[in-house]
Amino acid sequence: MQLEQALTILKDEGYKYTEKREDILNFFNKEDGYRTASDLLNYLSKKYSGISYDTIYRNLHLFHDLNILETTELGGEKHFRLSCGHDEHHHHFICKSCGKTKAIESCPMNHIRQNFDGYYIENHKFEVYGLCPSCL
Amino acid sequence: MQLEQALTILKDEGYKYTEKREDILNFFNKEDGYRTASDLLNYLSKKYSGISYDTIYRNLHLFHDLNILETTELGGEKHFRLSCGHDEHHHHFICKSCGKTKAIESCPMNHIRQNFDGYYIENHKFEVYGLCPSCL
DNA sequence: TTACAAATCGTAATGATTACGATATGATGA
DNA sequence: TCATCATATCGTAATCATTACGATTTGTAA
Repeated sequence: MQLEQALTILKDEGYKYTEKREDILNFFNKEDGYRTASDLLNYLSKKYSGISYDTIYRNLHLFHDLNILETTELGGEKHFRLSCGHDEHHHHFICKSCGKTKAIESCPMNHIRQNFDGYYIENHKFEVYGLCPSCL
Repeated sequence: MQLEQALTILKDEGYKYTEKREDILNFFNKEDGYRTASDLLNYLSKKYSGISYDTIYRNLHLFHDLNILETTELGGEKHFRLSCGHDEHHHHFICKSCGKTKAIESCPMNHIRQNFDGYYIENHKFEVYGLCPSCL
């Protein structure tokens, strides 16, 4: 996802443009992988010494609600990354060292032979973990 | 997994037999689904009024290390269930309401067309979430 | 420029988990 | 059976991520 695109979404939805929000988006754009709230806090603290948890978490949740950020849970901590912007549903390989991802195009739900008659299927999670070439 | 089998593992590995440990195993046997540490704490508190967090978490981790319990992370909280005892690698449907599971025999790793040359693949997670027939 | 809703700050509360010294208790051998 | 000792448990505090909220600041639109 492009940064302009994200800022346009914010504007269109009636949210204010703030420098912090731009910095948050720049952070995720630069980092290009899954990052935690405290990663973001550390980054923003350099520029804004007294930044509040409220600002961090409120904006992370907002960006997630607006589909600007994707989220997953790794090791008990929520992680965020810029939405891939793929139109098609997909999954990710995630590097345990640097958090960077690689898209997996095929979805396991297409290969399930199990019978789920009588069940309501809401969603699913498929993630592959390991080390990317640069971290190896 | 049978309870006797679990108690045998404990004994063989040189751990002590205690009533609390038996109660913990009975709890997971009875519940038959993913449960949290606080579910277990609530259960054990009925019988042991002053039970310690230390006891809960130490035993959950021990049982997990001994492959007596399987674990997954749901909604930011670790959940535990008795190991299925399936010899074959498999995955689970998990009911969001009652925590009960249904095995999924096929593994998505067998259907991936992606090229992971240069990557080290360590593990993966595939879980399907929804509601089971009794909870619908 | 003003007014107001939205955004942020500062800080405390919450909830899950971990930590640890003190005490109690299974298991083993005499 | 009893003594011993390592293991298990207790009681409680600390830690870490996250949420909450009243007070203050700041974009934005009129």
